[in-house]
Amino acid sequence: MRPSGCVLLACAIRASLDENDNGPKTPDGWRTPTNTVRDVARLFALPSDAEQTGREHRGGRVERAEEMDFVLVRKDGSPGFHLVNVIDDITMGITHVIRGEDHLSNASKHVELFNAFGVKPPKFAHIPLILKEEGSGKMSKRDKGALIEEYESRGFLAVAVRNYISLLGWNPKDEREKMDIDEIIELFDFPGINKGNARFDEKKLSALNADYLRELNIESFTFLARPILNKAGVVSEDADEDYLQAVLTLCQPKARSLETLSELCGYFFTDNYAMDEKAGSKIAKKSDPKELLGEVLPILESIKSFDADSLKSALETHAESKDQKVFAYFPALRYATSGQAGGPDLLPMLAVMGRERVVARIKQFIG
RNA sequence: CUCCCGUUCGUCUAGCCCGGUCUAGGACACCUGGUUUUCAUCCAGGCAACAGGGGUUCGAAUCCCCUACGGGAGGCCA
Repeated sequence: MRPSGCVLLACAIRASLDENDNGPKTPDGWRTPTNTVRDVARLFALPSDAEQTGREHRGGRVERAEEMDFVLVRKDGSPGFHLVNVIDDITMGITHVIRGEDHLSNASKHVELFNAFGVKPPKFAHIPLILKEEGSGKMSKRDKGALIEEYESRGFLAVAVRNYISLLGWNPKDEREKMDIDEIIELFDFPGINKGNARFDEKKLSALNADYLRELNIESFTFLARPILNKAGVVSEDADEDYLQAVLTLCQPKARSLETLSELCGYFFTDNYAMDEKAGSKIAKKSDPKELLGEVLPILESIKSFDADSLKSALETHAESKDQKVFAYFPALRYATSGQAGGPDLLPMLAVMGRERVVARIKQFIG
């Protein structure tokens, strides 16, 4: 039996938690022993025992006895982290503590406290930390990637974020990477936890996110994309659902993120789209786009049904008559109507835009 | 300053506990080629790592030691 300040303090705190206790208390409600805080805070060092384990990992345990006294209650009477933490755990009946490796060397302190309170310490396990993407040190609140709100506002999918984060410091030991939360929960185990810290990498997160994004059914995709396009000023609040969905059906397979979606498909919604100069000059090198467009404009204006198949056969017929391949007209058509060199399949794209828009844009382009 | 933990491609990692099957595997990124009207899709290929040194051993990424580097905790933050 080794009397200690910790035990004394534990009694004092217990008393202070008891409403019927009328003993002397500090102004802020703490009952204090007559010793100075410093004396009370003194702790004894116990030899380590099995409970002082650091991590349940490959049978490796960290056994470490606390050797230095540490502060329980500050000079101003407020309780320190270690004390608060342990009391909280005891109050909530915590049995297992899984937390970051930054607490590895705190664990022995906490074990001592549990012992002092006469409570069986919980099992401790520690997981590696996530390091900042750039620079040194662990990731903390202010660092890039640390805020869930940031993922939300940038349109990252929750499944992707969860999936990515779960892979930092743990993996299922097979080649599997893409896992939903149920699969992760099923597969998670302590031996799968890595020893070393992991560095956050947004590129990998983005890749996962893009994967999930393309898997979404069009209704979900539209539901998620709408507010983002709204916010970007690309689409108005009352935008037509059918048109929006038709556009997104074409753009989803090309989408890399919701964040960049407005750049990808903005021209579907505004006539004020930017012209990619580089793409323009590249196209102009081969042939005169205005001339080509002049040829097909009447066809587009007069074609009976403005759908992809009809457009295809009409344009093909025309191309043959000019002894050209139909594809010769594609780059100019795309550039005039979207300002870009790439995008969804051209014909379906024109069909979705509709005759009015397409014809107007080509006229505008020809000047 | 003290104590603790870690170190495999640029990054996340498999392999390490139970040495040989590792000319070290996968993924992201990057590069090349193919497909495609285009493209941020898709397919194929490529680049690229066992921190350094010693030891044990027939044999070490794998076991032991040292060094270096990284990370964490403690000196009344949580």
